[in-house]
Amino acid sequence: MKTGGPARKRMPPADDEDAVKFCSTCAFSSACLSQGFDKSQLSELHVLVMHVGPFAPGEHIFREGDPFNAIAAVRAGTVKTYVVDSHGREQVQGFFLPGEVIGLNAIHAARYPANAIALDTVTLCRFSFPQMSLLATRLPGLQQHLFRLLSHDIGKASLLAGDFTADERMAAFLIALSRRYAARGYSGSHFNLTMARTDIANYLRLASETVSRVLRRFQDEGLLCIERREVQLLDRMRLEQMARVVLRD
Amino acid sequence: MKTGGPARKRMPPADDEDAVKFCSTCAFSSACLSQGFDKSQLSELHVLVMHVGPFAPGEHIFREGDPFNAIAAVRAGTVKTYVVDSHGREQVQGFFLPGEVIGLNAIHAARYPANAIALDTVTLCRFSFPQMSLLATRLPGLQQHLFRLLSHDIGKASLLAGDFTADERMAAFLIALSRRYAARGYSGSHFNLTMARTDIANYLRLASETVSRVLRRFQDEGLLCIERREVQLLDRMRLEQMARVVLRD
DNA sequence: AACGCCGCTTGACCTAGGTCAGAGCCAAAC
DNA sequence: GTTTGGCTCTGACCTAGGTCAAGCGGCGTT
Repeated sequence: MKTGGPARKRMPPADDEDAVKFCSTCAFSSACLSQGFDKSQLSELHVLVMHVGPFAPGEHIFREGDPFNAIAAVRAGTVKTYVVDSHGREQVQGFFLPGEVIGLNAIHAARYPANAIALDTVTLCRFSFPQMSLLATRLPGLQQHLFRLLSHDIGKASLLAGDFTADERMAAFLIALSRRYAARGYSGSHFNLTMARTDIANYLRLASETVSRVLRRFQDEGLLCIERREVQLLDRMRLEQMARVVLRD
Repeated sequence: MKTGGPARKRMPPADDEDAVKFCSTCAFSSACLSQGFDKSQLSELHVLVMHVGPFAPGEHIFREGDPFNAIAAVRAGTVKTYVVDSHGREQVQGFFLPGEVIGLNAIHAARYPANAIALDTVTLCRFSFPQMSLLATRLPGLQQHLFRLLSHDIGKASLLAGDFTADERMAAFLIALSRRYAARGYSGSHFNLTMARTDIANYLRLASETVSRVLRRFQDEGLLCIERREVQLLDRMRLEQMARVVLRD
C-alpha cells in the first residue's frame, strides 16, 4: 500500500447555471434523457449534482469504510476500485470508464466496501444519494433507471466468477473494454490501457507474469498488437470467440 | 441437462385474506416491517403478493431467458440458480434459503439471466415487480429497502471472485451457510446440506472430487463431522479463521 | 548524459487442483 | 430380497498457472 499520493485538488464549485450546462454531457444524465426525461425533470436532477475533481493519478476518491452518501458518475479518466486482503494483496474489483457509475454497492451498508483510486486524471459527477432517492419517488423513470443500474451490476460481478482459462479471461477483458470504449464513441479497436499490467492481473485473478505471457502469445498469434499500453485489436472475431464463454453472448 | 422433471403442480390461489395472514411470516414482509412499516402499508404490499408452489425437487421455477416480471422471496426449501456454459457445464450462481430474494439480477434486461430450480420442496412469495416499484414511489421505506437489497447482492457476487484456495472456499461456504441458517432461527452448527456435492463444487468452482477430499480432510482434522448431507460444525473458530479471507469480516 | 526507478518481460521450476478411472453405498423401484 | 442408478469417495496421474529470480527498457531526475 502506497501512502496517499499527491494532495487532493478540487475545482472551485461551479454555480448552478454552470453545473447544468457542464453536466449535460455527463453520462448519467444523458442516460436519463434517453429514458424519456424532459428538460425540467432533468434540471431537477441537476440541482443535486456536484462536480468534483480533478483527481490526480494515484489519488484516492474514497476509501474502504468511508461513510457513503453519494454515488458518482465518471466524467473523465479511469477509476479503479480494490480491496486489500489479509495477506496484503490487492484485489481489483473493477475499472470504471467515463459514463459509468461508482458506489452502487455501498448503499447496502451505508459505507464504501472498497477503495477507489484515480488511474489518470479523473473528474466526477457526484449525486447525493439521499436526495436522489427522494427525487426518485417523484420521478418513476429515475427510480426505474436506478433499479436497472443496480441490477445490472449484480450480473457484472460474475464476469470474474467462473473458472475460466487465462486466455478466456484476457480476451473477455479486452473485448469488454473495447465495447465500453466504443459505446462512448471512442475507437473500439485501438485504445490505451489506462491500468498497469499488475492491475489487470489483480482484476482477472492472474499473476502479472501470466498477463504478460498471454498478451505476448496473443500478439505472436496475430490477434492484437500491443506496445507499452497501446493496444490494437487485429483479429476481433477470434477474440470475441474466446471471450464468448465468459461474456455469455 | 436433464429434461423438465416432474410436472409442475401449483397450490390453488389463496384468497386475499389468507395471503395476508399466510405471508406475515414471509421474510420479505418481515424485513419491511422491521424497516418501520406500519400495518396498513404492509397490507398494501400484501395485495401484490402471490404465493406459488410447492415446487417439487428438480422442478424449474424459471429458466434463462424467460421474461421477467416478478421477484420472489423463498418461503420454504432451497433454490439453486445456474447457467450452462457453451461446453455444457453447469455454473451454479447461488443457493437461496428461506427469506432470501430471487430475481433481482433480472430487472436490468427484463429477462431472467439464469435458471432457477428447486432442490427440495419449495414455496415462494411472488411480487409483481412493476406493481412493487409503483408502490415504492409512495412508500420511500420500500424503495429504500429495494435499493439496499439490490446493493447487497452486488457485493455478494464477489464472494466467488477472489483467487482463494479450495480450503478457504469450502470453509467460507460452510460458515456463510451456517450464518444464514442461524439468522433464520435454525441451528447454525448442525444442519443439512440440501444440495449435492457436485452443486457445491460448481458453485465454488472446484471439481466435485476436490469437495469430497476437502470435506474428508476437514473431518479428519476435527473441524466438522459430516455424514451424507448432514453437517455438524465442531471447530467453528478455525473454520471462521479460514473463511475470513473470503468473507472479509 | 548518466542514473535510478519502476513496470514489464522471460525463463526455470513447482504445486494446487483438475481429470480419469474405478469402486463403494444408499435409496427407491421391482 | 435383488436390481438399478445416482451420488460419493479414493487413488494415480497431469497440467495450467503461480512463484522465484533475473534481466530489460522507458522515463523522469539530476
